[in-house]
Amino acid sequence: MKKYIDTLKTVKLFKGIAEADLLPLLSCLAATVKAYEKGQTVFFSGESIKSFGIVLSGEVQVIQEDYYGNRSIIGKMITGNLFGESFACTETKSLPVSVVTSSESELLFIDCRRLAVPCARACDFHSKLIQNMLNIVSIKNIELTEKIEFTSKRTTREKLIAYLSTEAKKAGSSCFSIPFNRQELADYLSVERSAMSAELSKLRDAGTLKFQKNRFELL
Amino acid sequence: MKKYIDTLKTVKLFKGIAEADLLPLLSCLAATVKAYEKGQTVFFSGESIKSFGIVLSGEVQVIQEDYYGNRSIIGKMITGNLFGESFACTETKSLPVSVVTSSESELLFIDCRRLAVPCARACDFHSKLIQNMLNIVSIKNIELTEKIEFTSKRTTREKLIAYLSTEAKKAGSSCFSIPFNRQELADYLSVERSAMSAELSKLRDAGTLKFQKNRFELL
DNA sequence: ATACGTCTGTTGGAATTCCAACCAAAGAGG
DNA sequence: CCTCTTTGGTTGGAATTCCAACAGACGTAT
Repeated sequence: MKKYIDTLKTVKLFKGIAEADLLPLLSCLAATVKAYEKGQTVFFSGESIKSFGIVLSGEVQVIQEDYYGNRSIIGKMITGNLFGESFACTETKSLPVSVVTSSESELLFIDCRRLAVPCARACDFHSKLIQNMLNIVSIKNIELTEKIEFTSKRTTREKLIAYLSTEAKKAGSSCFSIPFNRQELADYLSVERSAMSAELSKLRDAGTLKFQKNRFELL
Repeated sequence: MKKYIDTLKTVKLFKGIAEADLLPLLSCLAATVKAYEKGQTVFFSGESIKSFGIVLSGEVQVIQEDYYGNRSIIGKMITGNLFGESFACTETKSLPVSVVTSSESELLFIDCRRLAVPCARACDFHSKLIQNMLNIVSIKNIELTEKIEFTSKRTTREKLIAYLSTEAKKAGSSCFSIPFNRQELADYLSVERSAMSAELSKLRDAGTLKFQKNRFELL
C-alpha cells in the first residue's frame, strides 16, 4: 500500500488527513488494491456493490449500455477519482451502470459500511471522511447536472457548443484539450459519431472553432 | 415553525432525530420559512446560494432553460424533498439551474454552512445530519443517473419505454401514475411534446400500453 | 516496406424529429 | 349556457439525425 502514498495524498476523500495517518486509516477501512488490464469490467450493471473504488492509476469509465450495444458514457474517472460511491452508500440492489477500465489500472476498494460506522478502534477519521464524501458526491451531482445540460439540447450542434463552451470555461482559456476521442465524445453527448464529426467540420468551416485531434479552440 | 412538525418528522434529513429535538435543532440551524405563489422563481440560474430548501407544502421544479426558452425539467420536488443542497454544499459560484414553484408552496431554508460546523451550543445533531445528507445526495445522484439513462436513448419511443418501465418497476405494478403532464414529461425526456404524443398513440395502437391522462398500464 | 488496426472525416439515402398549426375534450368561472 | 383556458392528440412539410459504407492519415508490428 505504501507505494501509493503519493497518489493517496491527492485523493479528495482523504483531504485534511495527515500523511502519517493514511496507512493506519486504510487498514482500519480494510482497503484492498487490485490490478486490471484495459477493457476489463470492474462492476457489472445489475449486480449489487458494497464497496466503492478509487483510481490509483489508469482510468475507468462509467457507462450505460442497452441490449443493442448503444453505449453512453456517464463519466470518466482518472487517478484520484472515486466511482460507485453513491450506489455503494445507498446499497442499491441493482447497479444501473457498468464500470470498465479504459486503460491498464490499479484500483483501491473500500467497503462503504466501514466509512459511516465508528470502528472498534475508535478512529476519529470517520467524521472527516463523511464530510469529504458529502463534498465529493455533491460535486458529482453537479457534474451529472452539467451532463444533462449538454444532452438535453435538441441538436448535435447545440450539444457540441454547450459542451465545448463549458470545457473552455473550465480551462479558463479558449484553447483546451478534451479527455475524449471522437467516439467517446459522441457516446458522452449521446449522438452519432459520424453526424457529430460532420457538425464539427461545419462549425470549423463557419469559423466558430478550430480543432486538431482532441485539442480545440473556440473563436 | 410548530405547525410544520408533522411534515418535518417525515423529512429524511431529520431521520433519526427525536421529535422533541426538532424545533431546537431548527432554531440552531437558523431555519426560515417562506411562502410562494405558483410560478415564482425561488433560485435563479446564475446566482450563488448558501442555503438549500425543503418543500413543506406544494411542489417545486428544478429546471434548465436556454436563451430560446427550451426548458428541461431536471426534477420535481414534493413535500419533504430537498432542493439546491448540492450547489449550496459546494458553494457553486453560478447556479446552472433554476428552481420554480409549480404550485402554491411553503419552503424551509437552511444555511448549509451551519450543517457541517459544530455550533457554539455544541448540538450533537450535526454528525447525524451530515450522514443523512450524504444519503440524500447519493440518492439524488442515482436519480440523475436514471434520468440520463432515459435521455441518452436515441429515439422518443425508446425514451418513453425506458421511462415507463422504470416507473412501473418503482410502483411494483404494471399500472401506475406519473407525476408529469404531457408537456412536463416531454421536458423531462427532452423530446417534442407533439412527437411524444404521436409515439404514445403508436404504442397504444401496437398494444404495448394503455393510458388515460397520467395513468399508464404496460401490457 | 508492407500489412494491419485504429481513428477521423465524408457522403447519400432512409428514418425520425421538429415545428407550427389546428382540432377536440374537459374544467373553471361568469 | 356560454366563453375562456388548459391539456392532449393529429398532421404535413422542413430539418436533422441515423446508418452503413468508404477513404485517408497515422502508428505499430511483421
